[in-house]
Amino acid sequence: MRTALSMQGHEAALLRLAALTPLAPATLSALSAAVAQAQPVRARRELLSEGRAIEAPRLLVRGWAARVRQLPDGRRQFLNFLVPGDVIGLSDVPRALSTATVIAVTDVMVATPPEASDLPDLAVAYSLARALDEAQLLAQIVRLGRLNAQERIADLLLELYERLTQNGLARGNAFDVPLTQEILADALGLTSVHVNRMVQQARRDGDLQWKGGRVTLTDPVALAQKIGRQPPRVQEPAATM
Amino acid sequence: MRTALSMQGHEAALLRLAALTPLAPATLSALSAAVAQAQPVRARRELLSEGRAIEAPRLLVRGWAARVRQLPDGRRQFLNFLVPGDVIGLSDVPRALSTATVIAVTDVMVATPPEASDLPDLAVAYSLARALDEAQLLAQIVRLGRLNAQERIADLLLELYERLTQNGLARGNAFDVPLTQEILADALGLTSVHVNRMVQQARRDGDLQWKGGRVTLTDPVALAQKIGRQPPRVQEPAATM
DNA sequence: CGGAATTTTGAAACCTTTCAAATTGGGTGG
DNA sequence: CCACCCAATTTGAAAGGTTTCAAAATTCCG
Repeated sequence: MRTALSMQGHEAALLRLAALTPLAPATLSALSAAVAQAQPVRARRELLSEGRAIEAPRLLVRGWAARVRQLPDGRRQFLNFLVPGDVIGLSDVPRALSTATVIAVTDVMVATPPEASDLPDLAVAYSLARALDEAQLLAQIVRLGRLNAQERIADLLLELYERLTQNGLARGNAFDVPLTQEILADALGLTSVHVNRMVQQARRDGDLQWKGGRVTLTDPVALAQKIGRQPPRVQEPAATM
Repeated sequence: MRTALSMQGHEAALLRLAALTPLAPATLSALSAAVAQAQPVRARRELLSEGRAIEAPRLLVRGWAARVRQLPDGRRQFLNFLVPGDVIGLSDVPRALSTATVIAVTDVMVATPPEASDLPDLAVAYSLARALDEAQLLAQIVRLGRLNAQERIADLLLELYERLTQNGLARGNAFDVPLTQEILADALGLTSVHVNRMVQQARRDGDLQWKGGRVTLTDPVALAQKIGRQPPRVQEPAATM
């Protein structure tokens, strides 16, 4: 019998997938079984390598990961961050190659999720996960292309806040963000120096607190309004008969 | 009987899809039949609206389109460009909503492509199309996040060159680019003024010619090398035998 | 041919980067 | 529990790339 603590750590991934679409008991138990087999991977290790074959999808159970691309001259760009409940390497292409490297940002736990072939509800969940992932990529493009430094930071934090809230990893308006300002800079197309200055300004503006890897948004709704952010919607709610 | 000219216009889309994966004669004729029914849509019209339901996928047969997002304050960001052979609104999410607006950049012809359910090869083609589309989004993120203005322009033009070459719309190193510098700016996260200056510089550097909507790359290979570009690969080549 | 859209030019302002160096924070060993 | 070290954050000043605001020149199209 697992402890309450380890249960909680694993719950996030299940919570997230179940939030996407209603899951049958059989599906949930298949997922639980998979999650129970999760393996640890150290921070900085690669979970997937750009240009290499994608073996099987992995479910991120605990910790943070990220998709990254490295340029020949050393510049790097984080494409998006992955949090518990996110699935890595979902692809229906035969002999698919990874189009980006996925690295563990923190120590993580990853599991091999069940095949969706016999679980229609899980297939839907995977579809939705992919669609949301794509929507987040579009949001990232807009961030980099049309938002200034302050807006980029606020917008990304809001996205993370929304995602972590969904899987129960935010408490109130606070959540852990295990990212250095340098990683943040490489995600936001800025330098770490400038990220630092802009985070300080956000603090001065009273928009947030950020200490020891934990962020508290003063007023997420007001902040979203301030920068004109709207959360992604990929599916019409089911008709209520 | 169609004229050679109109044939050529329609061939691009078929050529592109067939380039993704080998297509059976039955699939090709289903596609041809669909393409023959293509409907015209005027430039600037929306083919898909952000937040609205996706009815059915559309195959872009002729002309250019683009995915766009508009910010509340009027700023806009082009997410990617669509050329003949690209499929719009591929999604396996039930009751899917569009996550971006798709507009016709030029006058276009769009068709309703065949369902993939009975044509396994077409299903593979669609998968590959989606995977390539995603790879292009990742490339766009890197462009905006880590390339400077000159590199962004060169990189995007190279991507378009590669794509148009694939479907037979490039002749030699030249191809039509029906984009104003303002649209280009909104795709590259720049201002049209700066795009203008940087295009002029690229001309002075001898990297390209650009007159009347037609671009000629002096030396695509050298240019790709110069900016460290590598084309996306989403699939391992099939084993020989 | 005329008018609108697009491209081009100039100068100044602005946001972000660069380059160092100082400071703080967290983790480890004594 | 303190000393020490490395990573991460913070600060300053100057340089740089990009934007802004106008206005002129050019091209496109009916």
